[in-house]
Amino acid sequence: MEIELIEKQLKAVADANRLKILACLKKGEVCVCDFTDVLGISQPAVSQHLRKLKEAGIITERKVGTWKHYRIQENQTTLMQGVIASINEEWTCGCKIESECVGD
Amino acid sequence: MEIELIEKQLKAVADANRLKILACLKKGEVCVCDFTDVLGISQPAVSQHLRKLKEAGIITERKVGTWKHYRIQENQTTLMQGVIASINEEWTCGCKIESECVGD
DNA sequence: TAACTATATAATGATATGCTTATATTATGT
DNA sequence: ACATAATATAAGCATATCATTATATAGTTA
Repeated sequence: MEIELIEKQLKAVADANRLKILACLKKGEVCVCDFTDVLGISQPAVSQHLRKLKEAGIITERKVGTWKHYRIQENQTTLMQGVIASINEEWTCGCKIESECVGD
Repeated sequence: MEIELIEKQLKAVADANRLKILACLKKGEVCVCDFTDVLGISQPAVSQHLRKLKEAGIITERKVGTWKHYRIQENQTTLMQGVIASINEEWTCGCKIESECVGD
């Protein structure tokens, strides 16, 4: 595995808000608007975090009308599988889940 | 596991130079001076990287006369075990090993 | 003690990160 | 077409990160 990809993925997850986002996504699909309440940051800030996770290949998006539902990418790298396994679902602060995670 | 600790450990490893340091340390103990050649950065820069890894509980040091030998901490968190497993030993660029890794 | 070596710390500067507010884009409903 | 809603992008700012050079600390040796 390339050091550049590993570095990119690790940088993507090395942030408390993004770890909380992933904690939510472990439960299923979540739309952007649900994260703003949970994290206590603005909508653009959430959008930027999601982009960083998406560009690292950790999450994917799905369009549902005006909404976008994000979920954890299936076929994850071994590295990210390990990181995701270490994420505690209690960090979600009870974020609302839109639909069950397809990947699990 | 606490989100603060996970974040701290992930930040510590989310850097190409520190991943290369860990790649060296997978082989055994290495002293500070050996890293400066491999990484192509100054001695203080190496020292600061090692401190960050040490403060995250990922590596430990051992004094050998004027030298300090660093090695990967035994009894690692599951998270860091996974990260270290993903590190390719070829990233070391042939750094000199001072002694065999005790932990392995 | 003085000189030398290995490492750590301090100060500084350039770039990256993460937030904000403002604006653009895209889809829905009337 | 127009208003509304959800999300993305742009611009700006405060702070963090990672490098540098200069200096401090600690061990070794003459």
